[in-house]
Amino acid sequence: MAGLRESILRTSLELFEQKGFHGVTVNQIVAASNTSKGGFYHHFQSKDELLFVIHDTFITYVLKEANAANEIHKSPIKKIQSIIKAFVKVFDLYKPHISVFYQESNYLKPEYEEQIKRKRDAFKQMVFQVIEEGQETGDFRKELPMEITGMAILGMVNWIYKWYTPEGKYTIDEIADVYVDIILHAILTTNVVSEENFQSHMLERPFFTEKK
Amino acid sequence: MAGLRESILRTSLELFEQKGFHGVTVNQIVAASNTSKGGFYHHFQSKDELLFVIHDTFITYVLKEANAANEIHKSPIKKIQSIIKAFVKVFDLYKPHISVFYQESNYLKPEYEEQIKRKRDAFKQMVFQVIEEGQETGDFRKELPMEITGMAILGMVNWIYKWYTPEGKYTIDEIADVYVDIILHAILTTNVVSEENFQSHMLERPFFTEKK
DNA sequence: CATTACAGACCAACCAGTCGGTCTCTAAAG
DNA sequence: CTTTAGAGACCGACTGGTTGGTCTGTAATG
Repeated sequence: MAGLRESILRTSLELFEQKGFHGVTVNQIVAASNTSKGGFYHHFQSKDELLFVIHDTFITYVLKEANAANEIHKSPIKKIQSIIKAFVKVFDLYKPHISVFYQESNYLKPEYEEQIKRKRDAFKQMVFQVIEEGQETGDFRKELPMEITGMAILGMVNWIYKWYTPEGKYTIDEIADVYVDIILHAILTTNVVSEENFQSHMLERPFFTEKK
Repeated sequence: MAGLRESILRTSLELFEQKGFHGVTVNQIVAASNTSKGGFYHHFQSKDELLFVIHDTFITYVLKEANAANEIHKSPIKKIQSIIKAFVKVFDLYKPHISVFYQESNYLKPEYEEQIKRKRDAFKQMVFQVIEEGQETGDFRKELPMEITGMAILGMVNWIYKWYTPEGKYTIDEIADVYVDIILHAILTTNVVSEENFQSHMLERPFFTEKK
């Protein structure tokens, strides 16, 4: 038998994703995890703490990945490319977490909310930062307001949780490629991501273009 | 005194936006609306019906606007432009509705959910349709998978409810302009939305570009 | 034998929804 | 003009079921 704590986390995650945090009772969680109230409250202080743990594992992971992507590269183009790819791929791993995260974040108790908010803001600031850098180096179009552009990108990616399923028509890598392409087309000053630009910007070729 | 029904709708909307559907009790709604349980249940069958009404007024409006935008124009470029603009502007009018809509749509009772889903799908299909048209006419890049592109656009716009506030740095019209610009840059085959293209595609000039 | 891990009966609070009743306004009857 | 009848709007005490959380007991562990 695996650790009970992990088992509770897994099953509750499934339940929350299907029915929402308020649509699932502690008794249901306990039944689905083959344990008892005692078992549950031995590992978690409250139902709210459970919600927090789910939020936290996801956001911590995203922030870590983004930081890594950000540090590896120095060109803003490679940076944003790499962050977006990492970000999109997270949805393959953590889709249930993210669904719960965005649908129930209102209901976090203040003490938990603050911690989550800090990490989320850190991530957002990082994206903003990269956009600003790109505008300064001249790689990104200066006429686009940085905040709006940043939120557009974040929204586009975040929304994936509403529709992505591993059984869908496209793999997560294909989706990531398309998103990178869309965003780069939108913000690069070099308007054509043409054959030459694959070299010049060291862009990876997305799956949906053919080498001629 | 305005109608009690409207008054309940307005106050409950505010409360739901702040605390979420499950964070607000009928008694709180009743107190904030200066009425009583009796008053409430005279106008609404249940708390769930209230949620449905909120969802429905918003989605009905969006669908109507988008249909109008879609019918006025015949060029796919103008169509998508017009739909996006209308869509973005909705957030100025209905932000509380939309917040509740996206955070609590899990909790709609099946009989209500179906109605909402139908309208939402109709809207989505319309966006997909326009993208397909644009690809057929050669205005939009054929290499972009239609579904992914469509969801990217919808996500980008929908996410606005998370951050937009009328008191913010940019007006809703400015945001709409930037979004249209970003999307057109991303999907138009004509890669440069340059001076000539303003004429050729009859694009309106967004607020952040200067005539030279 | 002591600490940790879990079981499950139990409880107090809460909350959507009900129900009998009041008040007001209109309109027909006398 | 007055009285009566009825309908719609609204009130608020009450309830029945539900839910998160507690507490005492017990088995395993080391």
